[in-house]
Amino acid sequence: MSRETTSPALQAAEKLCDERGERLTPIRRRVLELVHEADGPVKAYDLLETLKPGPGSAKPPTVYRALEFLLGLGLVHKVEALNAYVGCSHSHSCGGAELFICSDCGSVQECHGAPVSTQTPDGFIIERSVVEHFGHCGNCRT
Amino acid sequence: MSRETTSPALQAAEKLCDERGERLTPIRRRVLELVHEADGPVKAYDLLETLKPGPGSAKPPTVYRALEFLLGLGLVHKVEALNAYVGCSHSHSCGGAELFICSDCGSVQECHGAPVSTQTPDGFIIERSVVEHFGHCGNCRT
DNA sequence: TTCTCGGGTGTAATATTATAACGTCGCAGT
DNA sequence: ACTGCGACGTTATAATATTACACCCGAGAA
Ligand SMILES: [Zn+2]
Ligand SMILES: [Zn+2]
Ligand SMILES: [Zn+2]
Ligand SMILES: [Zn+2]
Repeated sequence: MSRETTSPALQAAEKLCDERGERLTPIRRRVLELVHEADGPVKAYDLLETLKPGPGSAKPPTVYRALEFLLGLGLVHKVEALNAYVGCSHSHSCGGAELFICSDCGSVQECHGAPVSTQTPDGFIIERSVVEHFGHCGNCRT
Repeated sequence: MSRETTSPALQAAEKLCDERGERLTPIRRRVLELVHEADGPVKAYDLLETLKPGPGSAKPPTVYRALEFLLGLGLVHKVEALNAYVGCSHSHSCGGAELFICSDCGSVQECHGAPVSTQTPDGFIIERSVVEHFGHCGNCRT
């Protein structure tokens, strides 16, 4: 029984889908696994490659649809500045994360509940924030 | 003499290039103008369309090179989440802006000197931050 | 049972965004 | 004149993402 256990991320996803009446189909589950297994932000077309050792299936819409679903549930975040995707590192559904991406090792750390903006323009109502910090993580200091 | 004057943005660009020993060539100037004239974030390929009423010139690298130059000088910002570009609304070179983009009217407001992150992970050194807020501006409130 | 309806998926095509590679031109310094 | 370099022109292609339409299957209604 070397790899029988489901990862915490998968378990959380199951639970969340249950609560919301959504279906964590095999494709969606597989994409979620792949995103979490990656050691950094992962590109849609890399997922696609990994996903298709069967000749018939896995065209772009397949993976984009799965990603869209997972993004909607907050199980995955998109790194806008990289056109890449990371698994949410929180066990619960997380709305809008602040990401710290190491340019050296590619690791991503995630915070939330971030009090991001001090000087919101007068009358502006924020609906969604993209906050991505690029730099060097603690491990990659020279 | 209806439109003889150079815009403040252009004047600032001239000055900045002077200081840095860079050349604000006609193409670069034109792209900067177009980005500033637009009433919101503008796409590279829209610039390209606007730029080529002459049959020969204006291929993608032309506009991307100009944008890269202008981004480097801080005269233009990229809206990562839209793959689009906005003119910097500050007269000086501005390193890293916080953008507020109205989803209704497309207007962009810019702040900087932003004390963005409260909970930087231990040891993480931030080099560049992307901060983009989407929502509804004061004018677009119902 | 049979029908129908909707969500999820398969598939082909295409749209959009961005870069690589290489050649040319003109100018500054020698 | 020769050289080097930065900006640009040109072609091609890579990388990212969406549209459109057909199919299947399972839940519930008839
Ligand atoms: Zn998260
Ligand atoms: Zn690192
Ligand atoms: Zn600015
Ligand atoms: Zn507005």
